Amino acid sequence: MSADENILKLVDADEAGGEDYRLQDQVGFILRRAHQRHVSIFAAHIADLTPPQFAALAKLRDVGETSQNQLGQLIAMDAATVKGVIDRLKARGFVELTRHEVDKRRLLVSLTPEGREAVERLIPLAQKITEETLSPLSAKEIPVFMRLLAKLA
Amino acid sequence: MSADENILKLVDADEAGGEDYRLQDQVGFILRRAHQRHVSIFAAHIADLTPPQFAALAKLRDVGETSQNQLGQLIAMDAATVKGVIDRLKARGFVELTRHEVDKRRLLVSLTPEGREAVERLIPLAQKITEETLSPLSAKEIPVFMRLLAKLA
DNA sequence: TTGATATCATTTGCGTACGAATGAATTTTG
DNA sequence: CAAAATTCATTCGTACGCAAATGATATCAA
Repeated sequence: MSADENILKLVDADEAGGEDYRLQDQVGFILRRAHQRHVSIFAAHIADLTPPQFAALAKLRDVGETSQNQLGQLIAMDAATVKGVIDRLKARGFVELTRHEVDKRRLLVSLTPEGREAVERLIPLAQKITEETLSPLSAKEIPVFMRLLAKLA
Repeated sequence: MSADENILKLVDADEAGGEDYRLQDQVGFILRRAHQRHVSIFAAHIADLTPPQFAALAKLRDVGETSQNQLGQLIAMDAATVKGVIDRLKARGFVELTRHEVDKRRLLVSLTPEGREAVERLIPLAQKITEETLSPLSAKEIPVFMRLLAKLA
């Protein structure tokens, strides 16, 4: 390397103690990559549904009919995002929407028989997805990681 | 609860051993929420730049001029995503683009003086963001978590 | 009861994120 | 060398994710 290149490299990043920030070591960056990896594993097992769509179906299976808003809180999605997800599930015939009789603001969401059949069928695959996502960790590490991750979320 | 409601609840989710899948306990779901929380903390500290945009600037500071493609690999973004991010940084005057002299397919990205100034100024805030994101964990838990998260990503 | 507030849903706009298709330029290989 | 394969960048289409604005309905309070 020439002296000039050396100078350039110094100017690049090593100015006055700035070199102690490494992007690859920041939680946010790694969290984003871990999430990307999970989504990719998910898609490999369940091609015709996204993780948020599956989350909506799985939660509806747990709680039964709820308002769109309420469902959003249960699966950590804001109102605008939930609407899109539910619209697409409705278009596929997995959920149906009805107005709340008393409170006419509320839009009730519930599983159709097809929707219920789909979740039940997909749950075993979802378990595989969880397993594969955690597979870089040993059996002992998994509960430790899950506990700390839950604290963070 | 009436007997009828009881029956409905059974039909809802507890049919034939299906009750052992809890969405809120799945890595993917918690990973998504942890990521959401981080993005929100980021936005509270750095309002005028997104995490991906900052990642691009921080990486350019590390490696100097690179091709758009190469940069994408370094910050874990596919070509289509990187293009959008770089376009917006260019519109803000933080990066500039030039064609590679020899290999005319490549588009070289580099920081402008304004871009460099911005990263240097933001790095201390980024460190605060990392700190705040990890704040639910104790000092002892942090390295454990980071090690396991890195294995997962 | 009515006027202020709050809640539910929708819409718009912006920014990731990625698969798939396309075209230009380069490299490989027969 | 020339054809085939690869690489880089761009574009299109779809799907989150969220802030902000809007409208309808419901609740609260004076």
